[in-house]
Amino acid sequence: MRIGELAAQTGVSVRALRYYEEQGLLTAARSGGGQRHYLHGAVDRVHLIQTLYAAGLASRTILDLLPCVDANVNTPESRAMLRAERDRIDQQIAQLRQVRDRLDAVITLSESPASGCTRTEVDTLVSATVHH
Amino acid sequence: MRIGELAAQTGVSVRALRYYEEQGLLTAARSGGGQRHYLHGAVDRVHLIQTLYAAGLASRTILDLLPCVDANVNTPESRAMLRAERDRIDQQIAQLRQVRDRLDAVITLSESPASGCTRTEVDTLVSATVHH
DNA sequence: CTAAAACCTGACGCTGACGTCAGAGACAAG
DNA sequence: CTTGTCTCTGACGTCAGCGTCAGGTTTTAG
Repeated sequence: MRIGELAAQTGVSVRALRYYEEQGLLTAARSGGGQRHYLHGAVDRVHLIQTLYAAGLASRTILDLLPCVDANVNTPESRAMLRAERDRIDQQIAQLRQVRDRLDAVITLSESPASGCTRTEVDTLVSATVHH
Repeated sequence: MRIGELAAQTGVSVRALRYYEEQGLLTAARSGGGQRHYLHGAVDRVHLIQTLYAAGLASRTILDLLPCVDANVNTPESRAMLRAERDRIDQQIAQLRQVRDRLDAVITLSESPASGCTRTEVDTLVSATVHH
């Protein structure tokens, strides 16, 4: 499978795939002329990388995590890193929930059938900002 | 309250505060000499902005949302935007949970007292990648 | 009144994850 | 063998959210 087809099957750009390789996240065999050839499993690999990127992880972090996920690396350091990353994500989730709940409150107010959206009610909401 | 004190009280840099103003997220009165002066409520305002930034919202999105949150804007369009943004955040939370659960699984495996971390078990995990 | 501290407006720098263009080689089809 | 499509390696462009430096003004402390 060459790079164009992998791009088509995963939905990411050719440029992105080359970038992943440059970052050490994805490897490819080369044909005589220097063209990249991927195994079928590369599709899942790319999806995994995309999922991690979507969760806000940086290339470097993904590079550190991948060996633990698929190469069976299991040292005290790797375990610590995994836990640290998980905790970071937990915090991020908490942050997002906070914002979502604020938005929900505003939505509920703005949809209240009485349209009873008084200044006071809104001010209360606004000053209810939770400080980290 | 001048910009330095606001920065100190909120923990964000002076540069960031000027940037928020440039983006239309924060307004300030000006003294004769052109210096910014903030009301006490600006502290909460900045915290709100920071919370929204931390949730991954872009300046433009925040600029669109703020009037709905504090200026009592309530049109069909504004409600739709609020719901859209909330749904986007819900999806982001789901994404993050997915990644966290994957990490948790790897952590659990690597910590299993039997250290029974065989190739087969790991491969199973890897191929369990969930596609968007 | 003066010196120090804080503030002002540009404007360029930085980082990450690619987009995009240039110029040249690789490869399947006819 | 040629044409068209795909791919290759640089290398520069982009965008957001600031950091940082320059050169000048305002405010405050003494």
